[in-house]
Amino acid sequence: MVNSSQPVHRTARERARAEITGEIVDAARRQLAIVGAAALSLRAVARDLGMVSSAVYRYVPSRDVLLTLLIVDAYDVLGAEVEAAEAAIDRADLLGRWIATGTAVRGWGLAHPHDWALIFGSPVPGYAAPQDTIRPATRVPEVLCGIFADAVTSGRLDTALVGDVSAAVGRAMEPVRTVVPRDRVPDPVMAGGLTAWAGLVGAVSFELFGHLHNVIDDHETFFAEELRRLITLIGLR
Amino acid sequence: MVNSSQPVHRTARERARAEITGEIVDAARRQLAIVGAAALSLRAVARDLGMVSSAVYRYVPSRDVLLTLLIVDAYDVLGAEVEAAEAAIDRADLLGRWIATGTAVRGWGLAHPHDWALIFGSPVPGYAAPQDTIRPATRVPEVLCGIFADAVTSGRLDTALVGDVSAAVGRAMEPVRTVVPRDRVPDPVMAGGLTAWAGLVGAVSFELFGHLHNVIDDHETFFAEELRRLITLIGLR
DNA sequence: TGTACATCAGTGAACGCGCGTTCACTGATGTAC
DNA sequence: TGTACATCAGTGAACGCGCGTTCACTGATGTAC
Repeated sequence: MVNSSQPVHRTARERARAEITGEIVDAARRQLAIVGAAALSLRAVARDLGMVSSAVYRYVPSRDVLLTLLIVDAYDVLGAEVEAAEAAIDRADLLGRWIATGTAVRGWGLAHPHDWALIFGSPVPGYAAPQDTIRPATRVPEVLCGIFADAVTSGRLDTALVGDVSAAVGRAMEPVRTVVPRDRVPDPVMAGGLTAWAGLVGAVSFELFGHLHNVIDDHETFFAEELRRLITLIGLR
Repeated sequence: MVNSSQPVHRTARERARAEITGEIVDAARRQLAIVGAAALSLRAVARDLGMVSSAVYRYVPSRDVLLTLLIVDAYDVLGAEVEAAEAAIDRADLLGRWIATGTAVRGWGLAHPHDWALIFGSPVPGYAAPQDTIRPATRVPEVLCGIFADAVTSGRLDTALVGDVSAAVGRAMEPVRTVVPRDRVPDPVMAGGLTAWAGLVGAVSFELFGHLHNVIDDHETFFAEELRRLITLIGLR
């Protein structure tokens, strides 16, 4: 459990309730790490806590809600780690901030492969992500946009490296503009940045899902180089 | 079923056997498209074919083997489509060949999202991919290496765009060198090509797994541009 | 501070379900002579 | 070509399992007066 932004609980009952809900989520994460999201079961979680399976329903109304809690939790842990890693770098060191971000993303993925699969892998069959999931999911992209925006104002982007973007592509990115306006991250940088972000996730997924077997052995070295290559997509070297 | 390279079957029994095995795989693919890999069940496949569940065991010794058949089949269909799309382009049109490849990859993914999830998404829990899976998995990368190799010999790669690659990264790619030697695809192109391939898969996964919700609406336009951007990673424009 | 009642946590049994896999069996199809 | 036997496909019942969820219940904890 990560949400330290919750209000302090007054009564003992409310405190106990929050604590046990937290224990349930923790146990569910342990389960997740063993069997994966598709096989995650309420009964196994209950067993893990020494509860009877029906007792869990006092805290979590259904398996789907438990999955949602796990997803939100995963996004929040990832987001917090990435934010911390990126914040530790000198603001002027744009490349360093990107590398710190990417490295933190991969580090979290390696440490929690099932959480990674949960949020970046195949959707869990029969599960539809509710609204609660959206905000935590934007934490890492938000960090990236901060870097991109600073890169733009720094004037250090090699625009010749990137080239311009057609009007149609500009229009295709309309939805994201309600969150990140054009004057913060202009079209060509946004386009390149999205591709870099997809490339970053793709690279880590390749590694975690076994697609680099018999291809790469020293993943860490290769990934570091990959990060440098990917960020040229926004014109940063 | 795709393997047209199988020998012609002599006896009627052998023919029937092959045919029914094919029907089982087809039914399994239909199931896959509905419920996803994790929930795929032998019993549902049998039901779909009007067989009794135990009869399936005459043809497929276990659920895991059925999954393997599906994976191999998916890789083969994808590989065949991509090979055909790429082969239709003028050999000298390197950018066109890359775009045809990428577009075919995405097209297949859109048409078969569960097959996509099966091979590029989260590993199926409790399932370990056997050897049979390896060769079909290399068909698309093999097409890409063909493009990369031709790009190198064409002399049209902008090496300044890519830069060199450290000795450590060269060493990290040692495993793949047993398949694609350095004089066919040199280190910097191989490194950039792998990142482009990861980026391509990442981009399609983003789209299919819902990570572009509220970000991009015209996926086709955006993806086309993304392909052009990604291939600059090997120095091609 | 003490009692009466309401709220809530946790129990244990049960429902109905679907799963993978095994097994003894029956007929039908092939093969050897 | 015709018979005797071996092989194989498909049946139906069963095993043991785990799942999500509901429900009536018991005690313990909180609240109002």
